Amino acid sequence: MENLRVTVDIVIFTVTNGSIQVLLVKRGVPPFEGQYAIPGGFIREDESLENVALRELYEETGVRNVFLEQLYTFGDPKRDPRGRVITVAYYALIASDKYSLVAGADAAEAHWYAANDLPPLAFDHRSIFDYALERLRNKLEYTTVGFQLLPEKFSLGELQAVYEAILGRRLDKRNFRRKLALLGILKPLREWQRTGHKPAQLFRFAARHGNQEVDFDP
Amino acid sequence: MENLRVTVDIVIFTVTNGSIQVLLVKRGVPPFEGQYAIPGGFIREDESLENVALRELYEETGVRNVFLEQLYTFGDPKRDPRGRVITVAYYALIASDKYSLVAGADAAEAHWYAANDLPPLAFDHRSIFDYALERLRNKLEYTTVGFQLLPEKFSLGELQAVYEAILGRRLDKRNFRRKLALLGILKPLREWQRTGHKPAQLFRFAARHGNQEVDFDP
DNA sequence: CCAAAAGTGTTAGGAGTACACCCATGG
DNA sequence: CCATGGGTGTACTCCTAACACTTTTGG
Repeated sequence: MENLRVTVDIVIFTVTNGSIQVLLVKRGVPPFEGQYAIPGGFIREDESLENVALRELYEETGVRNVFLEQLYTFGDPKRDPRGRVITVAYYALIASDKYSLVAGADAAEAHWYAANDLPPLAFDHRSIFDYALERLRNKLEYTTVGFQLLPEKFSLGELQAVYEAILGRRLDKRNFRRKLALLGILKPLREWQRTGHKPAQLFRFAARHGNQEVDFDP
Repeated sequence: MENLRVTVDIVIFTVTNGSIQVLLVKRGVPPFEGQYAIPGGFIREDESLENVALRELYEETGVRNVFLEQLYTFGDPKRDPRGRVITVAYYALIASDKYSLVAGADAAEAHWYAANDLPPLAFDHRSIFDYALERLRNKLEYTTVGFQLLPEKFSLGELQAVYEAILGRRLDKRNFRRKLALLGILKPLREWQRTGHKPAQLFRFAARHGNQEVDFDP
């Protein structure tokens, strides 16, 4: 087929101060000029889809080695007014201490926006975002992706805050901690965090079998 | 990017005689001439991805209105020796009483093969199949997709056989039935199946809210 | 009468949920 | 001394899993 293009778009999540945030760029050209969009780019010859996502991610945030997973492919013929553009959507999780937004990378400024109060998005990016958040919520329940959003050393309170931010509801502290203890994936450190109150013990994530990174990659 | 093409491939499952089967076509042209492959086709202008899948499905099996779900997009630059071909993979479930293979549709014969004894597959189709089966197994546990593989009226024994065929292990009859009763999604009929042994009562699937068809479709 | 599948309850263990108080620190 | 988050145990419910015998039919 002629006139067919393929892009890779990425929903990039982080959690700061108990609030889940998404990286958006302001479009500088039509269509949807001036509106916000999920970062993305066209694929290059001989570049894998995941690589496009990693490249975009690096260009926007300067971050490598993050959790990245393919989400869904959006191919409605009318999703882009310029013509037939299929997008393979990914989502990524980056730890709050790792990113540093790269200014002017794509001639577009990238900024974080609270996921529960997003501005209107270009194209079908709202659908993509909604699906990404849904997927993240589901994955949180039966995998350990949540740890990808934390620094290497963290307190149980910080961990719980990440879960609560993503799920959008409060969790019971005792039940949360018991479940973690049962999973046996936390390594307690001989370090304590001084925060102005009772110091919190720090932990490190210690997965049994390396299933915390890319989930499926044929 | 030039020279980029997008195909839609479909893993089509059915269950017959307690055995899960996949539809394969024998390739008549290089590359991989003479080898087996998952059915698929190039997308047309102004045709949604799902529509391509539905069209292929209809051409191969003469079936419409089946369960169809997008699986994953495979985009490795070397997956097709002819050039850059990205494939959006779908999987479909069709009831054992519905299909009738259409002969010579694509100048290629389509036949069913037992999923646990597939011949070598062309391209990366083995990966696609593996992922489809994994997804189907997972979905079986927390959705009602299994009913898509049965005729409208079925016995509990037939239903259990479908589950066992997909999961690849035996299930406990009493636990299986209790769980179904608890779900409350089966409508018992005043009909019994005569099979040479004690007759089995027939049931009909009666979902509460129509979530048994397409799972996500933005 | 025999082979084959249908049908049917109970018990034990594990996971999830609800719930309240004392502790250690910085200011 | 007080405000703030850290840290801890118990009881109930529900789901899961293990497990065996009787019934009905066709041949």
